[in-house]
Amino acid sequence: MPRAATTSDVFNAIAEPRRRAIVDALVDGRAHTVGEVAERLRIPQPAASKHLRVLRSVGIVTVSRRGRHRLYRLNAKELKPVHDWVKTFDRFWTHHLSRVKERAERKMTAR
Amino acid sequence: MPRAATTSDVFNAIAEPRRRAIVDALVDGRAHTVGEVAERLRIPQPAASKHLRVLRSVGIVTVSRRGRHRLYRLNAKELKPVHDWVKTFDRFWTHHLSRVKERAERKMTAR
DNA sequence: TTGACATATTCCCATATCGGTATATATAAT
DNA sequence: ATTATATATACCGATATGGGAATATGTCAA
Repeated sequence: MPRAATTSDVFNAIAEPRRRAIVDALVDGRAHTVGEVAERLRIPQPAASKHLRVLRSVGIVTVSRRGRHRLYRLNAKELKPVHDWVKTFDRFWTHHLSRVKERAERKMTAR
Repeated sequence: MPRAATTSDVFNAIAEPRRRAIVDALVDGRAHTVGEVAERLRIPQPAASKHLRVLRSVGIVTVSRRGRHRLYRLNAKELKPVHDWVKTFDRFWTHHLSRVKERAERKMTAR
């Protein structure tokens, strides 16, 4: 069986580079139309719609209507699980720990 | 065309839950055999081998041989790009939101 | 050498995924 | 009402994916 659906798993949803680009494009916190996103990423409108749909299905973006436009907004809180997971490894590239502390941490996580 | 290959993109490699579980299992920094990983995740040996191969191809794990065993070790540095990317959004949940923004967000997610 | 053990690889199958194109839906404008 | 605009959806084709089962490879032990 394939992996968990992109439409239900945040990690999977952001595995697609264009979707990360969309998230990046929405980081200003403002609402953006599908057309704006499509133009910004230089992808056809249906592609933008589809990617936005995936992001919406996992809650990373929210939609509202205004006239014939759909306004998409970033809902970055949904990325927290990703942050939480990857943060458990940041000590591997952060060198602020003394050697003693390092060993202690290793011991702790070794359980 | 499908998304970028799991074997070349870190985001994609960790989009698979079992592979994240493997990474979690290796966080103690010690070397683990394929058999240990397979047993820990309760998956067949070939599955463990295959997932480890993917993780290896993107550099998240490294291998060494000892006797008839292969020792896999976490190389967590390769997760830094993920951390760096998602960190650009952490202000959305670590910063205290103003009351106005909070209301706005509640409204949006209430839809 | 033979046999046991550890791991990797191959083959097959079912399915999800993405891009493209065409079309449907909805709303605004004339 | 008709037309233009904005977005979503449906369909299709090519391909990657992950699981299972069988097998290959490699290494140690007797």
